[in-house]
Parts: sequence; C-alpha cells; structure tokens
Amino acid sequence: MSHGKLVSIPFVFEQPCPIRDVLDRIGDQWSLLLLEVLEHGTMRFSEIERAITDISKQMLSKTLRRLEEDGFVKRTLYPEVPPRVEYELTDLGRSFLTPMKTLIAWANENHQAICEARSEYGAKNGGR
Amino acid sequence: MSHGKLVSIPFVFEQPCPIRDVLDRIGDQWSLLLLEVLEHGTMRFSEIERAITDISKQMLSKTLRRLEEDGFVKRTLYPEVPPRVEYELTDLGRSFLTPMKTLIAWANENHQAICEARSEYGAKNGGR
DNA sequence: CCGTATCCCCGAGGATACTG
DNA sequence: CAGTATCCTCGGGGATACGG
Repeated sequence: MSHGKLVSIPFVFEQPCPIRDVLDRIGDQWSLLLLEVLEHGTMRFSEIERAITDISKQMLSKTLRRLEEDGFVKRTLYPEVPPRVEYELTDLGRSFLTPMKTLIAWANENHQAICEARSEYGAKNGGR
Repeated sequence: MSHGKLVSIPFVFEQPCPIRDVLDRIGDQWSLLLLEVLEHGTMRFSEIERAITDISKQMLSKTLRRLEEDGFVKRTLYPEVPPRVEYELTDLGRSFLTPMKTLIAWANENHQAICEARSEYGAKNGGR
C-alpha cells in the first residue's frame, strides 16, 4: 500500500472536522431517537416525552435545544396559558434522515453478525 | 404504547436495539477514525498510532479490541521478537464503510449549514 | 405545560509508568 | 514493539425539586 501512504487519509484532520462535529451531536444517547420520532410530524414537548418513556425531562430539553441550535429542529412557542411548544424537523433535519436510515438499515442487517462475532470472541477469550 | 399514532415508531424499543448497539460502539471518539484509516489496508499498531497523532496508546488499544470483538477488524499476531501485530478490516468492517461514507458525505455537505445555524442561534440568544 | 437548577454517579478518555 | 496498570479529570445523564 502506497507508502506515499497517509497523505490521502482524510478530512478527519480538518479543523474543525465536520464528521467529529456531527458525530459529537448525533452520537449521544437521544438525538437519533428524537429525530426518528419527529419524522412522524410536529409534536409537543409532552407528546415526545410520552413517546419515549425512559427519557428524563432534562435530557429531552437539552437534546431538543442542541438539535435546534444545529438547525435540525424548529421550536415554536405558542404563548398561551398554559404554554404550548411544538417541535418539528427543518429541511436540514429531514435531509439527515437519508444517511441516518442507511445507517439504521445496515445496523438491522448486520446486528446478527455482530452478536455472533461477540460471542465467538467471548468463547476464545473466555478462559481467563 | 400504541397511541394509534406512535405505533409505527420503531425498532428503537427492540431489546436489544440494533441501532443502540451499533451506535454505542461506533459513536465513540475513535472508532470511525480507525475504520477510515484501516480502509487503506493492513497496518501495524505503531503505524496507526503515528497516523493518528493525538490518540493515546490506551485508547488505541481499547478501541481496536472492541472493533475486533464486534467483528469489524481482524488482529494478527506474529510471534517474532520484537512482536509484530497487524490489523485489517474484515468483510463486515468493509461493509460498514458504505453507510459510514454516506454519513461522512452528508456531514461534509451540510457542515456549513450547521455552523450557520449555530451562529444564528447564538446571535438570537447572545443577549444573556 | 414546559421547562431549569441542583446533586450525584459513572464511564470515556488523557498522562504516565511499567511489562513481555 | 505492543500493549497493561494506575490515577485522574471531565462531561453525560439520571433523580428530584422548583419556577413561569
């Protein structure tokens, strides 16, 4: 392999690195799940909360705000009493669904293989 | 959970969830970068270390072992003196490059938009 | 209803030193 | 050369209580 070698490696050394930047936001525990849920349309805070039973209000709030900051999600406040807030995907957010679904599809197709690899590895190194 | 509505939501509630499972491994700081680097062929431990200047030996070791566990990477030990160890992608690992590149492409194309969204958000909420 | 503030825990990950 | 072992820090994220 061309020992010109690491010249071609990548973009990962860019400052700031777009992939790191995206991954740091999307790689957390809730972002992908929220995007998936919001794909189905506009939802209120409490609707999302009920949809994802095991998220805390704090993390829901934080994650939504980050997604809003990054332009994935639009937040609309209706100053009624009691207040109503609705969240929906932006165009940018919707455009992200494509790579996301590619990733999800791969995960579904290969989950089995990964599990097998793990137990195989576990078998070989079980004796310690 | 069937609210009529959220019935179609997803797979994220599967136990165990394939996406969570994949993301927990791939969402860390180094895995994607290692896969990217190993795409270029078989490499020794120290070669990888030099390629990614800012990774610690410990994290390199851990991340490689996890990738090996999950069947993304094959590790070959040559019991010479001094020892030589080579790492390369497996078929599973190579198959993952496809969704990964889709994600990377999206990140590159939309990084600008994300940055703009951030500074716009920062502008609106800067006064606090 | 829609959040924020506070406290706390735990694991990712860096730095450094040691081993086969 | 290719790792482990140890120590430490920092931030994600849960639980709970409070505020507009």
